[in-house]
Amino acid sequence: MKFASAYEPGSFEPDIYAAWEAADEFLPGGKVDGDAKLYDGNPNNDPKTYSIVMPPPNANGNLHIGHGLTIAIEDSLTRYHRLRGDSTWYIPGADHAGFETWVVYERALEKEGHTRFEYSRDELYARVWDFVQEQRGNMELQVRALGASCSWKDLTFTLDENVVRRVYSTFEKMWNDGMIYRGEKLVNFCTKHQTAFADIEVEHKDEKGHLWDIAYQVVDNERSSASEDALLAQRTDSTSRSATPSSLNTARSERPSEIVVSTTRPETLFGDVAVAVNPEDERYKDLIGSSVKLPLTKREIPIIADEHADPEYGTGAVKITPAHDPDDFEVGERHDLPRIQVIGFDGKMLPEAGAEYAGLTTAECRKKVLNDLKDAGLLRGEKEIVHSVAHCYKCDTVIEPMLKEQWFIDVKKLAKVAIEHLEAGEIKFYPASKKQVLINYLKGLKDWNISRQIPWGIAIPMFRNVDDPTEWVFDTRTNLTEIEIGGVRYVRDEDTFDTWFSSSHWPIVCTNWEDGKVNPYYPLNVMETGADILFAWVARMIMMGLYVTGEVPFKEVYLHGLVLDAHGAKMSKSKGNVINPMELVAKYGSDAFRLGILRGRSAGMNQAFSEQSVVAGRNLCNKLWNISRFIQSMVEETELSSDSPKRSSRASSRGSSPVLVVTADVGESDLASVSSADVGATGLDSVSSADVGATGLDSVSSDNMGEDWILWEINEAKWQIESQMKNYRFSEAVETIYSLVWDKYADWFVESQKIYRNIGLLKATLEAILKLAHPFMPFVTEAIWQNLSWTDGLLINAGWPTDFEYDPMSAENFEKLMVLVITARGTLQALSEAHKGLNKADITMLYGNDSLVDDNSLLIQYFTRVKSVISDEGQPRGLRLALANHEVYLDVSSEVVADYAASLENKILAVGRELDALNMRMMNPNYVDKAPAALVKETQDAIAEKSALIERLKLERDTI
RNA sequence: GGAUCCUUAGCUCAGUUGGCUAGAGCGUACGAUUCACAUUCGUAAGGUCACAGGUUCAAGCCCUGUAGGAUCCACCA
Repeated sequence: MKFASAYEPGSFEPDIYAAWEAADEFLPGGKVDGDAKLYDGNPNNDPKTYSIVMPPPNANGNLHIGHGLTIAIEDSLTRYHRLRGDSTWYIPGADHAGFETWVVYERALEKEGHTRFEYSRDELYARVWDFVQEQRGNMELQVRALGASCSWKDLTFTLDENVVRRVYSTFEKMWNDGMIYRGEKLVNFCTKHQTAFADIEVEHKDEKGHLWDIAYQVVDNERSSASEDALLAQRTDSTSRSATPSSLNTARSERPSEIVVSTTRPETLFGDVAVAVNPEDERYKDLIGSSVKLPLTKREIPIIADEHADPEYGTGAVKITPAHDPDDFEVGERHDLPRIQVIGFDGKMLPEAGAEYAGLTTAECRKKVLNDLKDAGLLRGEKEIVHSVAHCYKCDTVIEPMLKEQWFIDVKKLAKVAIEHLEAGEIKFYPASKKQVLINYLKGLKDWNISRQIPWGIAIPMFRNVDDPTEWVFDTRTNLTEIEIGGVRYVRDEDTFDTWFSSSHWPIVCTNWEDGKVNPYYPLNVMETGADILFAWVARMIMMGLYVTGEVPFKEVYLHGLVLDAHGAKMSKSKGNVINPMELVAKYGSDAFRLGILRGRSAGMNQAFSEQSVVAGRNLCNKLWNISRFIQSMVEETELSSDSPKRSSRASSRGSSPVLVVTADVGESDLASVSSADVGATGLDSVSSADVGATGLDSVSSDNMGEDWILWEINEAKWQIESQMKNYRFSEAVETIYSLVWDKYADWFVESQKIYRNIGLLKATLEAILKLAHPFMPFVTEAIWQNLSWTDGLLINAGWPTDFEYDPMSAENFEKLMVLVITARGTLQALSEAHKGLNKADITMLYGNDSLVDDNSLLIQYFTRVKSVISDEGQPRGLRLALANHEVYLDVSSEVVADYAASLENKILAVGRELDALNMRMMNPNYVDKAPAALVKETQDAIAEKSALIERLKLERDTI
């Protein structure tokens, strides 16, 4: 493989991914024979397992930026654990996305001039299935493009047979446990999509509306009680009416003749069955128990007392419409009132609203009702208000609360068990605060409506007795519309399951959990998903996992926040600020996208994202690419030019500086044994920085302390990344890589290797860095690995680096040298700014009796770009570099130094301020008493150091 | 209305049980550069850590309050 000179991710990413896949690297345990899911559970063969599932993207959709983040996070975790040697299983998925897909399909159907009502449910199901199959593959290609190292042969589709089987088995268990019931309840109904929604799927929006006051005429007492009795008599199914006030017959002549109710929905008045007032409300106390005539109708309805009526709101009297308002529904239940449906599922008024109104839309009806009320002189007021209105999250249609028979799960027990396990701390949350949020949610959880009137989904396995509509049987033969059991005919329920009901089984079905079988991959190590579906999904997976398996489905939960646009606004199609991850991948490469999206992101937070951060990521990839190319070229040069294996000298690219080439032959497969301290032990051929002195070779090689330093830095970075990954601090881990590769490896170590070269160490350190970076930037690191002449195999499974051994004293000395260099650079820059025309290439650096400088004069000269670094021969002159704390001078004229004096004075003042602050601290007896001794000592040392620095600076100033 | 979170450099964000002389990327300014990389190198400027109190030897971090913002939940007849 020829190392291309330019970093062009598009040219290698697809090939790299194909190579991983072809080598079966994504299977748990790497290259294993047979079915990974049938893991034998033999403890002797067990590596540590690590399992994670992908929240299934819509099978026929495209990935959005949130998927990009999810995959960047999950795949980084996956690759990290794979490198660590865990048997790692990242399980991909595809979602049938019941409602989402249905909306798309129905739109396509409409375009062809058809409607859903022309087909049976089974026909529709088959058609959508084909539709999805046609579209499918797109999503999977995009997941691949992002580098997800997931086990494709284990891809789970939410309509797969094993999913349906598992869902049916849970449903049956719940049915047998009495947790499933069929109930007529108010459901959130979208009249456009003709389906009900769970509460959580409804979007509430604040909107301007009106509050109308409508007068209901009180009928006289005799008639009132008579009609009340008549009304009650109609309801043969009622057995209890304890809540009816006992003051039913206490009539008073001075009672008001009307009661004015406040409503935002006058059109529902035909469904009114009562008027409620607060029992404490003095204004209406006497009216409780009497009746009013329902305007525009001939009906009479009672006035009841209920806490629901808020005396402060409107007129304090509220009409009760149980069939069209969730609160009223509950009031109706408390008082055992009938439910009269007046709006149809098509959003139009039913005959129950009266002949004049039937067939009108709710909006038309509202208009007419208001007009008619005005004509009748019953409209008493109109006020503009802002109230929140439920909308369909897909088509924005106003949600109608509708009476409908639906399947419900009684969630009390499920929620209780989940809360117990959560409170016992069995699941760790990132961010931690979400645990309590979830517990609070579960505490108030209402029964779960699992019926959806959409053909695209898992059929509810329930059949109704044709002759006895109250009898239902569970049966999995949902491919049949009608079945016969014991001579009795049953017809299938036409509804399908809420997608969350099946997806709550996700960890169970993805890992192929089976009762009684050892499954080292369940519970999952982590569930990573968006914080926005904590309730809808995470909560339900926990409840279902516990119900089905008795265990929590995952040990940790990492929730990511929303990816906002560059200005912190939510991305939306209407705002036109949507960022397409695939466009960024095409433009900058997959690695750049991953680095960019991980950067500046922490658990649970909604954070901005912009192309800029992807550019920064691309630049890092480019940097690593070029470092590697450079090292490869050095390796090639050395191997070509060194017939003598011991060492060879050659002219450097800069001309005059000698380059010492130290070669250490390193077996690439055995990094553990490679360190500067111990390669020397393998023989004279391999010379390392720490032991060359001992071998008696040319003493110049002992200057190579940059090597000890980089080994130390790599160890540090490795340790940091381990801790950051454990704590899900991806952003920081990326920063660590960034700083290691760029600020440390490239800017100091590789630069220093231009002067003193150690090929074995270059190889070993580059390998370690590629491994550390691989989880975050998999493509470029693998491509480099493939390009390097001395590596073999695939990086993806090359293992995590082990610690290097190094000489700490030597590493520390390199840091001193760095300080010296940085100080010299800063001073040189300041000098040339203060004194125009000064060129640092003309300046000589002089040093006194100082072995650090003496030993490293070539390096210092190279890093600072001064003319030369030579001994002052006992005659120091020029400007002393006080900050460097070494006997080092820049040989410049006194005029130049004078020009520089002002900035020197500023420095003295700044250090003086720091010193004052430290002294203040030490003068405080409480501090000396109470602060930890080590800290006090640190302060004392700092004072000593600053004082000395000030002295040096003053000396520097005074010599001017 | 309830809950949770946020407010740190021009922008986007770190800052892990209080020890800070507050960091990074991008941006800005100045300078460098024939060869691994201008997707480069070097240097620098830039902060009353939202505000007001409190606890502590010590507060960006803990406590109380205020203001602004975000998200979620409930609800508005």
